[in-house]
Amino acid sequence: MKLATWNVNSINARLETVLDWFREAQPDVACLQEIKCVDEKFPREPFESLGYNIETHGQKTYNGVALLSKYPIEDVTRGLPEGDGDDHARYIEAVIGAPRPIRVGCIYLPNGNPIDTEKFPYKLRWMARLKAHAEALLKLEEPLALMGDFNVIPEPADADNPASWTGDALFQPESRAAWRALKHLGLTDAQGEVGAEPHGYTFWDYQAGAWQRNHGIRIDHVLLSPQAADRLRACEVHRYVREREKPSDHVPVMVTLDL
DNA sequence: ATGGTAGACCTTCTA
Repeated sequence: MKLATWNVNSINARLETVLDWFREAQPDVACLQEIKCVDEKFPREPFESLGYNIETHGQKTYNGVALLSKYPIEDVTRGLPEGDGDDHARYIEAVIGAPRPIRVGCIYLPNGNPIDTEKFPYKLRWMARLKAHAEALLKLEEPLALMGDFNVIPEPADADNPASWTGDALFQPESRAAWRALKHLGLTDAQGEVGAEPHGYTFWDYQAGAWQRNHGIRIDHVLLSPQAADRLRACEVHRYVREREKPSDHVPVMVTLDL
């Protein structure tokens, strides 16, 4: 079974590009971030025609996440626990009714820039909530994948020019420490396990020719519970999608699990 | 050199 994550930067602006990739890559489950529309404006029909069930957690203009699956989508929840006052649509979770079910959390973690504003503590609070929730989910001892745009560069090797990210929320010591704390609960970073490119970049800014100069960073991640990690067979970054017409600034990351 | 681009949407915010 193939599970993918992709920050599409507007599902409606990206529709043809995303559909092309779905037809080629044939993910069984896809987590999309930054759909940038309310639920009613998600283009359901073309994905349903490809055989997907769809659950969205949308928002006007910003953020928004979606779960698409060729298998039934069950027990859907929207938003992380303890979210009083948090009106950003950044998390949707469900159990995928595959032959062997897997719980999937689709994550669009706050960017957090600039760090001297309220946005950075919001990012860190969100990460603390995610950690608490992951801790609860791991107690279930089930196959679990937490995947999405984490907006964290885990290590210097995950950036083409790490020094240029000094002072950026994506590479702050606090952000990286929170990422490590999440992993240390017992989650496996899929790209580090079996990926041909353990530090392969997943994002290149639109500005200043970042793609042409390969000024990339690795910020889209797949974290697996032990029960899922034991069944990990492959992890690939679909870098080629970045050079197409009207690309997202992120590319898909796809894992193959023996479920 | 504090630039540059993209998307939603209405003038600027977010990334």
